[in-house]
Amino acid sequence: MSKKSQPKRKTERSLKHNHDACIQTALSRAEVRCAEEGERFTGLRRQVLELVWAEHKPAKAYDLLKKLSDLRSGVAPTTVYRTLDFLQERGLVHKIESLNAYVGCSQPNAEHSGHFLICEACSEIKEIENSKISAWLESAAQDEEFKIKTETVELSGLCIRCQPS
Amino acid sequence: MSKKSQPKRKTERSLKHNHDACIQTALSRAEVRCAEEGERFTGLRRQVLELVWAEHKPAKAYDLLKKLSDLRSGVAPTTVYRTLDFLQERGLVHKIESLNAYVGCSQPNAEHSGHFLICEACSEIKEIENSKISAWLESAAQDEEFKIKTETVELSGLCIRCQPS
DNA sequence: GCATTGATAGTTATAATATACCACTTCAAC
DNA sequence: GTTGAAGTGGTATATTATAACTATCAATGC
Repeated sequence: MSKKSQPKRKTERSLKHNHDACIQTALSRAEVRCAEEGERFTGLRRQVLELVWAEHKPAKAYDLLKKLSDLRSGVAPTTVYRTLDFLQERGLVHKIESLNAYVGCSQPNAEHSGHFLICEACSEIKEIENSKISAWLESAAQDEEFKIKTETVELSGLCIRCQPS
Repeated sequence: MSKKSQPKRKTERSLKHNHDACIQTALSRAEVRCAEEGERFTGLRRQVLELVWAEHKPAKAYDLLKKLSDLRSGVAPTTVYRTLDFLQERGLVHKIESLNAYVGCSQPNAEHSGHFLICEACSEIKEIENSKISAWLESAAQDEEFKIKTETVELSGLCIRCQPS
């Protein structure tokens, strides 16, 4: 599809960005991350990550299982959870605790916990990269002399597109 | 137990405060909250809340079920979940999403979401009453024009007593 | 009092989420 | 090619949560 043939005004699709590119970027980054850590980015791991990234919405383990079953044989819950655990440990996906679901991470990094905005209306999840948040939480924890290891920050509500005007 | 008979130096027990009083306060507040809202604080609801408050540690639904079964008959998962839902809606307990467990709330109030410090070593949970946290998170969400409805903030790590010296 | 009615609680069944455990396969280092 | 560790397959089961229906209770109006 040439650029010329595209209308100037933004369609809903173009507002939503080029998601194929989004997935490809995530897969490339995952490859790099795994290589860095001397881990193998196998076919199974690639397929699961690709399914998680299919949308910017939380993916449930058993839904991934169903989709994965269409791609290969011998898929059991274990397969999915084991692979999700692997991806989580490398910071390639995050678990959304309040939904028991998983989303891809675009800043793969084993260290960070991730902070999320979750739209209750359209289910879209946005990971916010606000370095101040961790600093704020650290300072609040410091008041109690508490040493944070992992942060679960999940803010549910309405994204800009789903707010009544 | 008279004050005179107590040793001056703090024992582990006294460091941990008078937990019976803690529970009684919670139950009284619950009574008031329910009265305010025209809800009945029934025997079942009192028993469940009391069990949740037994420790400052997360209570799992099925553990509550077992304990509740010792107190009354006809207890099924539904019984526990329905009652926890009731208590949650009135802000009397909070669910800890990252643990699938429940803790009592000492500031009963249907509106607030609660922010928690969770010790990975001793399991104790502390709800932090830091009004700045919500303000911070609101401001971070505002950057994305996101309207927060509920906040899940669960900080896992080590409490002061469990940190290596 | 007592009938009505909505809230509360009991009962049974099942859905959804997650882990344990063992066997077989693959891959890479030697 | 052997070997050992990592990865995957396969079966079973544990844990967490909800659905749907029935029975009971308790407040209200009559």
